[in-house]
Amino acid sequence: MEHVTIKDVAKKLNVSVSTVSRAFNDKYDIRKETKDLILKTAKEMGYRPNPIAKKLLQKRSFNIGIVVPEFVNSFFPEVIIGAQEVLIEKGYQVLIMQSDQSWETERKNVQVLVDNMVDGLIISLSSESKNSTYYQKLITSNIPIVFFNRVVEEFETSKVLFDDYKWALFATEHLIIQGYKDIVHLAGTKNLTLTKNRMKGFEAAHKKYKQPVGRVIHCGFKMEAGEQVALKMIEKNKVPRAIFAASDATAIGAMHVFKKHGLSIPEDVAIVGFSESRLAAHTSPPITSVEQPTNDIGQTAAKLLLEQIENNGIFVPQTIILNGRLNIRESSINIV
Amino acid sequence: MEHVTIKDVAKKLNVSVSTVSRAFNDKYDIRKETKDLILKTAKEMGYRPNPIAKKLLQKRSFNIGIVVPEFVNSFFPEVIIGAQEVLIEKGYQVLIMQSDQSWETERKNVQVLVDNMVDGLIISLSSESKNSTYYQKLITSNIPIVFFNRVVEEFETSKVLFDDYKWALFATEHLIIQGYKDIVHLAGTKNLTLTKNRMKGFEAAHKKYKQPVGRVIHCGFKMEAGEQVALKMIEKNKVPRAIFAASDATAIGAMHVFKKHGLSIPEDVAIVGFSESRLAAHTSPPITSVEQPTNDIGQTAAKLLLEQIENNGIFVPQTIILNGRLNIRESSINIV
DNA sequence: TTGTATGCGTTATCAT
DNA sequence: ATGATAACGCATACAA
Repeated sequence: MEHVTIKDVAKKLNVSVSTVSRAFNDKYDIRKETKDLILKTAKEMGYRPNPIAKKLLQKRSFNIGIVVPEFVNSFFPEVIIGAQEVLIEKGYQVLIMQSDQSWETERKNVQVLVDNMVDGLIISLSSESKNSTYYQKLITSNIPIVFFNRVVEEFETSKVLFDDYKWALFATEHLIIQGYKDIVHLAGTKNLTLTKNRMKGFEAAHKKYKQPVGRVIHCGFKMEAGEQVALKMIEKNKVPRAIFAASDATAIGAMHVFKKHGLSIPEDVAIVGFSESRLAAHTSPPITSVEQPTNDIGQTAAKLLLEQIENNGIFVPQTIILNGRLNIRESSINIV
Repeated sequence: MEHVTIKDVAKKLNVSVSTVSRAFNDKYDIRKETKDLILKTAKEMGYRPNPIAKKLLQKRSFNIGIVVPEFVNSFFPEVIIGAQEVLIEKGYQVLIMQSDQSWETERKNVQVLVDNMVDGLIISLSSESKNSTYYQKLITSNIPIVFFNRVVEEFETSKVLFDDYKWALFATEHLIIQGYKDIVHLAGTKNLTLTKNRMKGFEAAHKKYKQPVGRVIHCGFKMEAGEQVALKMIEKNKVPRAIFAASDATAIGAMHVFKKHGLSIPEDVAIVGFSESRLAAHTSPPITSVEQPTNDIGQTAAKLLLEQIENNGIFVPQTIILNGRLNIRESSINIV
């Protein structure tokens, strides 16, 4: 029951292994009839070229590795699907690994993929600081990498980004225009650039309208965190008039707790979320939220990567910033 | 900038490649000093044994492949994380692929993993019928596979399952006991065994209490489907007193539409979901839902797989059925 | 304890 | 158009 190899096929047909190999690789001269015969009997015998051997020889696998910090929320899965769409189209297969938010795991994951000789990598970082010398080495060793979402500015690679500053500004502006004064920002994990940019946007909106800048509370991206923060606000009797959350999950969590304690959305607390987890539209009331083009992020990252792979070394690192959308829904509309 | 190989290290130290190899593989006799020296300089030179070459030789990769039909909902990601926990512990790395609900993609995915010489596979099927001869071949060729969640009974492999019948029965029973009469079941994708089992449980509960069996509507697992069904019910003025949905997503979708049209949950329509998407507890009102032990499913599948891998061929296929829980929340409690 | 030589399954170069 | 053979990087049986 062992694997059928090129030799078995060659022996069976009394030809050399090179002939069989040629039958499977169009680029060489081979008589049509022999080729057909070989292909036919190879199929009968259940022969499939062993990609491991091929990799060893050619250092090329037609596999692409994607590494993400987590995938319990739908953001990363959606990006991955986008990437997969263009990669599969071009004959590449996609190997996915998730780092469980840990930079040690992330590093191991990346190394496994490199060891497996993927032709390129698409990565969103678990931590922007911890692996950076490791990545620097990888980048100078010329393996194609495209970063997205969570990146390190300094890396000389292509990147796909979202304008967190702009959209945080828009989202906050929307709340201000609706007439809300006491706005609190539930910010994401502290050391991420995207968190800082969303905070800056939050701030800028206030300044634009000459308002005192609202409080910022760091609570990460999890639903439970949103719940805890809301609970604390209620206990301390410090419930703000409006909340701009850095993720839909925290927004939903907070909203849930507020409602449980008898507060109405948006009559008592207005809420705006971020990242559009496909859920925002389905809560009650539906939550206003910044939508990121997840699928497009994946597709763009994949295209940039393929460009680099195909131009084999000669390429200019590009940073593409994609556009989003503010979906305005009931949770933030000032009915008064 | 090319890869450092065993030869480079050997040359540098004026030893043979086999000595270097031995230094990296404990099982052979080698003088402690030479070993230490080799390991040290190898590290300095940035040498890492090439796993591709190793695979070619040993047909063993310490990689495990996991293939799931989708991962936008949190069910499969949570299972994967569970599996990963035990696999990484044992020194295995996990390669993930998602089939996008398509059996063609699934087949390609599995083949890529097999080609990459994974030591074993953990699979949840996209379709229970389409690839079955393919899998039969794979199974008889002795590659360790564990199926979970969506399986084919006949396959002679280990399986990890959930007792869908039992828990659908419990969930329906709960609604009946609460006094609800006109109960509709939003069933999942038609050709899946788990769908059939949940339907049977739904039926059995009615029979147990000598009630006429409620309607069954097939609508898959997506939130949008739940919304559409609910909308149709409202339009046709056929809104039931209670709904037992085969997924939390459809339950949430339906609930959202009902509420939008002025119906109260559970006063007008009671709702019970299935699969506990970590969301059920955070909607308003929170949704009663059958919780599957996702993490445990993953862990168990991984353990069964490792058992089989380590016992190299000699093993008895086991089917493990894990227990769930019915989380009763506001959406189904009869307040009257 | 260490070195030599072979093979894992391919592709590519050089003959024929 | 086809065959022989050398690599790819490594582990191991055998020799020294």
